[in-house]
Amino acid sequence: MVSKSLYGHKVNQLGRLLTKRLNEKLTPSGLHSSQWLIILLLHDRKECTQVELGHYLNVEAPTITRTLTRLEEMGWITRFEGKDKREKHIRLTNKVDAEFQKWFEAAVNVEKDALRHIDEHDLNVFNRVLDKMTKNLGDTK
Amino acid sequence: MVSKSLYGHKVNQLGRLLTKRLNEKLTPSGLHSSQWLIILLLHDRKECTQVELGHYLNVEAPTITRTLTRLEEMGWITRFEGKDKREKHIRLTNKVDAEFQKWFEAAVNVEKDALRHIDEHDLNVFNRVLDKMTKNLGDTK
DNA sequence: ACATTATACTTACCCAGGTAATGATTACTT
DNA sequence: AAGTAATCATTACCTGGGTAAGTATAATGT
Repeated sequence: MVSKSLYGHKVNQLGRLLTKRLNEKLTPSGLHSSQWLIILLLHDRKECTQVELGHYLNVEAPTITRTLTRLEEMGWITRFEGKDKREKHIRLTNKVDAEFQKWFEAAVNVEKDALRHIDEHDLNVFNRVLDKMTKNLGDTK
Repeated sequence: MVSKSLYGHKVNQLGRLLTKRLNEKLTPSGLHSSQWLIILLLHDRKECTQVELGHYLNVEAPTITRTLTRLEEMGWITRFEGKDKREKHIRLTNKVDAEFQKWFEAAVNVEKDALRHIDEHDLNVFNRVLDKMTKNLGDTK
């Protein structure tokens, strides 16, 4: 049978489903799940460089650049230079404040929905395995 | 802290890492992980319609169409009509036979690598939670 | 001081997945 | 039998993630 292991497939499928559900709730505001992740991070950190974002999200630099460009065009973030002229510092705009809570609840609800009828012990194991597999594959950054 | 839950992020991250590692091994043959999944399925089923592929992989029709077009251009599959002229039937070409084993081993090795130092019980729980979350999010197709 | 190396970001170009709309064929209804 | 609805595949267009190559600035070595 094909279904003998295929963790890659199953994990990716769940991942797509999670972002799909989140997108359904965010797109009315013109936002996408990846953009939301960046906003969430910036809301916590107040200010970030692009390298920090990429490091945290485990995403390559070009992807960060593109997504930030879109977020900037939409007016959710600003980019400005620091004393190291190579790097760019990112901040949220005030415009975000009015929407943040709504987005946050949407994100929490998707996760709640996904976790229905799963007891805490199993979830802990799930998390542990998730982290271990990620480390095994050399999440070295 | 941001890291309070964010399963969507973590699951997607692991998924990307898995396909990244698989791609590294497949691209020398000009193959990508999603294309490989289709080949693996066709190897088992001998023949499929596009609807069946999409159903099994949980991927929308347009994505299937595009990926199959590429696989056809590369000569790994053939498409032909059945008696229902709406649907197209897919089969692997003989050209695949010479490469299949190599690809299969590459895929198995990536999974083996990911599963290092994870005991069977935890893995079972992981699988159960994975399936449950997928169902919770309405994998209705 | 100058040349070399490293870092941060960007650009161009892949493939993957999603939605919305269209065309063709088949299945249903009455 | 004719008209309507459902199904299958496709096209066009969006975002996301990846690699490879290029540019500008900073850090290092000699």
